[in-house]
Amino acid sequence: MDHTPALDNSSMEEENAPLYCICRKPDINCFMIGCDSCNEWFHGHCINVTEKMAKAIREWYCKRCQDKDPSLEIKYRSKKNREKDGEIHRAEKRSSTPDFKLEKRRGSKVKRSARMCGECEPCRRTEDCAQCDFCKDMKKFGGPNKIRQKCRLRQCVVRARKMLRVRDEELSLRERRDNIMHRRYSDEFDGNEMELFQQYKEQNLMWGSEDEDVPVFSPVRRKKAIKVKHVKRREKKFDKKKESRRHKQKQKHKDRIRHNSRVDGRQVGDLHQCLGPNCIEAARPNSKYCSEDCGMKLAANRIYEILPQRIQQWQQSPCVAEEQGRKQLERIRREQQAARLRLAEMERRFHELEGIIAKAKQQDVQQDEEVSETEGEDTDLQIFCVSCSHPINPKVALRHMERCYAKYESQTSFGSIFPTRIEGATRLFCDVYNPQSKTYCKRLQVLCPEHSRDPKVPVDEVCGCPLVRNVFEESGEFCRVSKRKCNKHYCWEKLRRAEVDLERVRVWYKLDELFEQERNVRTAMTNRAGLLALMLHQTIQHDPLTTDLRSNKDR
DNA sequence: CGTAACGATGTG
DNA sequence: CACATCGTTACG
Repeated sequence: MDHTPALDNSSMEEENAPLYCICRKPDINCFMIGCDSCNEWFHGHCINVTEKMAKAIREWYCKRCQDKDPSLEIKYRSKKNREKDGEIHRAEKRSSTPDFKLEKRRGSKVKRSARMCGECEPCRRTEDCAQCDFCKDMKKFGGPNKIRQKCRLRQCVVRARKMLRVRDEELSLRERRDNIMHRRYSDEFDGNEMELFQQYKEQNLMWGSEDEDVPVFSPVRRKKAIKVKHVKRREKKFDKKKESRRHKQKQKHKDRIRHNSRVDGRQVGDLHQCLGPNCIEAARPNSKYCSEDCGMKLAANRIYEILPQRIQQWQQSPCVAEEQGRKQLERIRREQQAARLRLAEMERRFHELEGIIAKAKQQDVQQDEEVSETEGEDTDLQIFCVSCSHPINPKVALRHMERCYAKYESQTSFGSIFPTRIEGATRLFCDVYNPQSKTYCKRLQVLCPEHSRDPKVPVDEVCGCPLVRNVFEESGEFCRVSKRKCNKHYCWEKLRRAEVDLERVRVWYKLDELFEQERNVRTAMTNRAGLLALMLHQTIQHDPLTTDLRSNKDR
């Protein structure tokens, strides 16, 4: 472990790296060109071919092959194509490893790219699973197309980003196996990881790797992995930020290893002294202490040491939050008071309304002239029902719309899994239990068409709606048309009750909200400056001479 | 650090 | 041109 990883790496390369070119030297991350006959690779500078020149070359043959077979001719791209083919170049450059060219010549059907090795099962797969999150995102599976990623089952096990690969437990097992076989091409193994791996191999110690699979590398494989990366990155601008980040990671890895090695080297990893006060025993395995007792003793000491000082610090300045809390509580109490008053008022109106309704029922039906009065008006006005949109006679519009609405409304459910529990409140929510959805109906009881039907009106019942002058002033008189015939005040009791009940519900909500607020404020106040809080935080009086401006302003 | 989102780019 | 999917970025 004493020699540096860099040295390690290069020395190893010299011994095992594959040799190329006429010079029989390894790839030194310079531009290289491959012979389209023998597939051997050549350093550009050894054969005087620059990268720029190579761009114009379509087929290239080395000297030896050309000598052997004089019919082999280096072929160039036409000038016209060269401009157009810019992208083709890039694609070729990216994948111009010896392997890729071989692959191409063999006519492999599966394409290879930066994110596809072309060999693994996912790469060969052509159908989307339609099950994974990525498939579900696709338009063809009715998704919103927001994620836009390939099917999880089609994510290359070697080159796809790890986060995109299949998550399923069973498949991940298979993935791990595949990974071991194919990891060789991964561009995620750059030089740094390489040297770490080398160290790992030599030391046979494992660091906390992000991936638990152990890649099987031969030096040759590694060489290829680097080359892929090199060629790919060449056209990119040098990214300082990334570079420095990678450097940091490298440093971190190194540190970790140094640490590990030290611990392992001395074989003291599991033999600590107990941290308990004055204790000279050895700590239990996976613990800092020899016993529970020692741990508690140390904790108690810590509290005795720190707490008094913290309390003193805390008391040095007035607590603004405490003051604000008190004000909030006052406000909440005021609002609660107001809400209770309002509730009482609503209950009063509730009873008042029932009284009015009862009184109205006692009225007699006035048979004759009312009918003729209403007939005269509204002749050619046409109205459409808001629910069914059918044209309806204005005279019966109210009645129709009320019934039509009830018809549709009764077809849907509106509930919660909790029954209503409001103490002392009568007739608020419907609360009929629906065993199918296991919910309690949360419509107002008076207007839930799903669970209650309007009662059948007896022939002799009077409408009884209180009549008004100028919309609001009650005249003290009641509509005395037969309830069955009155189109003007259809279901007036129901609507008036609903009006009152709705307001009552609102007040209850308000009270509930205020109660919640009060509880929150109180918890905050009781927890403030508790033992845990004092131990975890401290209040620093930065300048003790300056008075606290906030508390002054508040007072 | 993982995830969601989305512009960019490749492909048929 | 539509679609597939990749790379980057903001965000929590």
